[in-house]
Amino acid sequence: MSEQEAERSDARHAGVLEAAAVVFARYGFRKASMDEVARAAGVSRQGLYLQFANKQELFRRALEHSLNSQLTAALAALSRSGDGLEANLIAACDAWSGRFVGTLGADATDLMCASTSLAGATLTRYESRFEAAVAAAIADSPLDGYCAKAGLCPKDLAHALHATARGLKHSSASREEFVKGMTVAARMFCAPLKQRG
Amino acid sequence: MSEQEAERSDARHAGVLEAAAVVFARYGFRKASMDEVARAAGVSRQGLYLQFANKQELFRRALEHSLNSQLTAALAALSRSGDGLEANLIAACDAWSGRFVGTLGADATDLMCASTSLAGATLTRYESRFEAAVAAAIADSPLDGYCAKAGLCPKDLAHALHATARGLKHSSASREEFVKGMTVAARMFCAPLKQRG
DNA sequence: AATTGACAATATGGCGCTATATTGTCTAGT
DNA sequence: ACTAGACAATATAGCGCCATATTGTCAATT
Repeated sequence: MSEQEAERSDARHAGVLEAAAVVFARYGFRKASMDEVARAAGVSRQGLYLQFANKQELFRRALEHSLNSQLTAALAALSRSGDGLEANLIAACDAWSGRFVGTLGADATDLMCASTSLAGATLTRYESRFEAAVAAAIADSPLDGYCAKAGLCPKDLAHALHATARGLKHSSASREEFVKGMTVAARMFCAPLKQRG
Repeated sequence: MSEQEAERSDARHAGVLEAAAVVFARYGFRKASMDEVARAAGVSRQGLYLQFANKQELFRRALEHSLNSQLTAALAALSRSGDGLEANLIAACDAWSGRFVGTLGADATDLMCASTSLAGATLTRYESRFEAAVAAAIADSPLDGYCAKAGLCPKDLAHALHATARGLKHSSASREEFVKGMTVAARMFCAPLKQRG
């Protein structure tokens, strides 16, 4: 199936995939039952098997749908003109990493394990895409000039910012806390833009 | 036992505690046997019980010794004059978070669980001390002026930098990669210092 | 297209049991 | 002050077994 077909198919199953994502996020892969997902999605359990071959397939699709949604939102945030780079970076990191902050249960390790084992390549591919988009946004901004002067490339900045988002995701208890931390990092990263003005 | 007595006692048992730390880091708390620790430390298994009441006590002491050592090294790096704030921040984060990057085995979750369960208070106390020290170093530097102008306080910067170190610790495969990432973050955080000159 | 009820195949968790490994504590020795 | 050897108490890993839960598939139905 082509990527476009997959996107159309995802659009059809969007509601189910989003419901599945929250159930998987809360219970992990193993402890989340198809019955739970079906109830959360408002369909019958057999309805799931009409749309997805099996549980692993459903998980893969739900994960990819969520990643796609997060990446799309991050891209939109980055291409927003008028708010400035700093605000865009904060919004992008929030869209990418902040969605499930605080909602992860005790089975977070099971989730990570299942994700890397069932869709590890997809996961790293989306992460690369996110960092590349952030790098492109930085390269398109006046900050690019400072990068070169400091002996860095936009990709380095994107990687560091992504690491900050990762760290905050693990240490923050709430999404507000996460955004607050990202704001500090983004503001410092964008500091060179405000000093010459 | 007073804190000074504890430090003197730690100095006496330093070799054993350091050996224990690497064994625990590699095998986790449960899978690391007293026999393994004894062999690594070059003492008999019974020698351990002469110095420490039980396995939990040994683990707590090894953890606290490691934390104390990392914090001490970080403080030394921060108070180093002549290299500049940026280099000091990198060295401090490396001393604090970088020591065990790449050496963690598959039982890292067991380690974290045991650490928080057996010495959670100590752990967070040392983390707070690290962030406070970083914040103090920033407050003592010209960067403090920019903080105020940007509506931030040094503690915010320290927290964000710590988050970056956390994230890099999890995503970096080697210590070099970790230091490289920290270098980018520290350079951007210290950018305001270099623009006005 | 989706739901329902039913179904076999399979996965999972609990329980008792055994074998082994490890802990924690002796005593004796250097 | 530490080691060596031995020891009971305890923890852990494995196994088979059973009860249960869940998966994946079916025919019948709306």
